[in-house]
Amino acid sequence: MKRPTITDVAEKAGVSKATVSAVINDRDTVKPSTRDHVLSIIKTLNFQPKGQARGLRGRTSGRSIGFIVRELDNPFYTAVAVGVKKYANAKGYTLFIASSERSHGNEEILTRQFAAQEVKGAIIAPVIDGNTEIDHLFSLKKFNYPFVLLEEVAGIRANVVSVDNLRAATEAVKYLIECGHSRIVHFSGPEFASHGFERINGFRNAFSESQLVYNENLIIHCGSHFKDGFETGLEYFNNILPDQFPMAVVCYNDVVALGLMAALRKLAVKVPDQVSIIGYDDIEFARYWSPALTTIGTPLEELGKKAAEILIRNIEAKTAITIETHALKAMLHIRETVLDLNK
Amino acid sequence: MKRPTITDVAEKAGVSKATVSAVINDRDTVKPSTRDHVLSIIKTLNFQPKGQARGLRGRTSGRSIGFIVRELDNPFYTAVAVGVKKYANAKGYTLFIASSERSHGNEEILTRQFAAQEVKGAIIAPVIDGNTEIDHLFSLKKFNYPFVLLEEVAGIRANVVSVDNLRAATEAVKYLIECGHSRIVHFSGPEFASHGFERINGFRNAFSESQLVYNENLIIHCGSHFKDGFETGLEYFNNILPDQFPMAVVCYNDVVALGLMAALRKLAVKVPDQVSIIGYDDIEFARYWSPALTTIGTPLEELGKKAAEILIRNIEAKTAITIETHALKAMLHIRETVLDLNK
DNA sequence: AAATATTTTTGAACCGGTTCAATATACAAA
DNA sequence: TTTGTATATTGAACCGGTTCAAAAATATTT
Repeated sequence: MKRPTITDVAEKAGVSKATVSAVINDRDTVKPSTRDHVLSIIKTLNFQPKGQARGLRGRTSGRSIGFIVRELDNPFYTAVAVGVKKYANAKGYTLFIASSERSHGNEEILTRQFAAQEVKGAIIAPVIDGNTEIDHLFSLKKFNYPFVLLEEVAGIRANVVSVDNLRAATEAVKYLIECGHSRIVHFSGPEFASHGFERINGFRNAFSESQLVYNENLIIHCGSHFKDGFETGLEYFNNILPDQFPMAVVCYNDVVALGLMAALRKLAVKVPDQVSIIGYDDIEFARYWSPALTTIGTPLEELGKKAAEILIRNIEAKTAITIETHALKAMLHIRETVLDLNK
Repeated sequence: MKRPTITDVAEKAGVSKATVSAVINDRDTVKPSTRDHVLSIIKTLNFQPKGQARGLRGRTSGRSIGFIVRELDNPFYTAVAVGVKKYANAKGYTLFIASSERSHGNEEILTRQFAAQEVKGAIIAPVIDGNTEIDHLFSLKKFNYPFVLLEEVAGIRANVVSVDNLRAATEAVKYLIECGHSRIVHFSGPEFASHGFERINGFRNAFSESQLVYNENLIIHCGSHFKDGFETGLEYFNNILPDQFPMAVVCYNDVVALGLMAALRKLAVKVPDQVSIIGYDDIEFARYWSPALTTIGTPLEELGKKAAEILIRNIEAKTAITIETHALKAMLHIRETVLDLNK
């Protein structure tokens, strides 16, 4: 038995479709007795008006935009989302968030669902791994569905708002060098994603611009969670040869940095006296931790705001408009986890 | 000038609607030359097929559910969302998250948007403050829109999945008493929301079941963020009279507890030697902090899973089914922030 | 009781797409 | 040239609601 329609209700109640519609929409032209009767039929039939058909005619359906994140429990995205939401709400749009959980398939389904509904446009943190799948993005372009990427995707020209990770990572390492550090390593994050990759490259960059010698062993493959920093840190510092003991660690993000610091505390290695540490993101915990974490602050809310701004400009444009690319600047927040050897 | 429709495209391209539709849907029955021509018209007209009409006929629109949280940047909700998502995905539903930002108005708009689209049902963390507004919830009930609340709302009978905060808070205090503590205070969270209120009540409860004397001054109004714990902690412990110095603090949640610990470290007050602390939620940081936080663990993922389970059961039910209420048990995780005076 | 005003209800067109049987066109074989 | 077949295109019905002018039912006035 299929889902009941307004016609079913009308027939069973012995009234016209128009009357049922009036009841549904709380029109006050309906006689109370008819109203109650129709309502009771609605209940027994378990009728549920189908939104799609409703929106077809009549009132402009509510304006909304979507945001596809890569994972739900990552504070990075929620911070960006806050920025998106603020801007969107100010412009009269509501925001729907969905997560691809790092799956191309999900990303495609979600973009399709957004596009198919009354969601007017989407901000996408694209899944990037070994095999690129960008058909769905092309398909969005084909039908002029407005979208903004939070990371460059090879092979597709689209609006992009991102952070200048390369420059930021380079500067972090330079700062360490200025402070007199020489044996510097990097606890790296996901290497396929461009932000992870850029940070590694920035790390390498700084070496080539200095007199330090780069070497693959200076990249320690870690991950992106607290646990990763903790466990990798424990293992790395437990097995490191005394003559290879690093003077400083640049971490993929703050959470990893905090995890690493927890591990070092357990190993009784003092920060910053024995090892200096730099994080990335400037999450709330970073400044309250003891010692307060020196970290590269990415303007997450700004990022979201900018993306929303471009998206909505595209949604409201009558004609096709030029594609925009923005790379926001990240800034080093100097706190207490880097030792200055010049002093 | 209004948004172009498929008819506009068809006319301008000199073909029928059916052909345009075929192009849109990548049907391989279209001659490449027509295809390209239509596509070019689509581009110049900036045509965007309207999903609502598409879903009306043909393929069943994708299954999805919604989750309305109270705030985006609260790890509590993202943890619950992870549980919701896992269950939903396993059942073939995608999840959309939206935030009411603690506004009744937004909550109403969002429920309406969910209901009006092809989102089959919603899990709602209801906004609860002084003035109750539940018209939209009634409206959902009226049209049999399936939904599950994450907190009891006075005046409405609906599916509810929540945590037994009262019992948990009571047990936390009892544990402190067993450990020999007597002067115990509570850093409280939002008092209108039932979970905040229940924790306060649980705190009070434990007193009445013991020989301790309850007193309004034992409740310190704090908040729910790290910053709140830090600042309230700083102020409170700075101004407290020596004879009123508490032996233990039960915090509204973990983040507040960590903030408080950061403040105490700054004041050189030792935890747990001078003050014992209990948190609430068991977030990831709790177990890695030093000292590791003793806290009441709420099964957040479980909570989400249970809510999703009930929701989907309701969505897939052919006829009206009974309303369910569940209160999940929270558990005390004993770590290092409570001093046992019996030892 | 008739005329008029008001409240309710309805029929039919409409929204913007999809679908598919039927038709038109192109292309190869007889 | 005619016939057969594969390929392209289309007309018209349809999806499940909304809308509104017009008709029907009630209520009020004269």
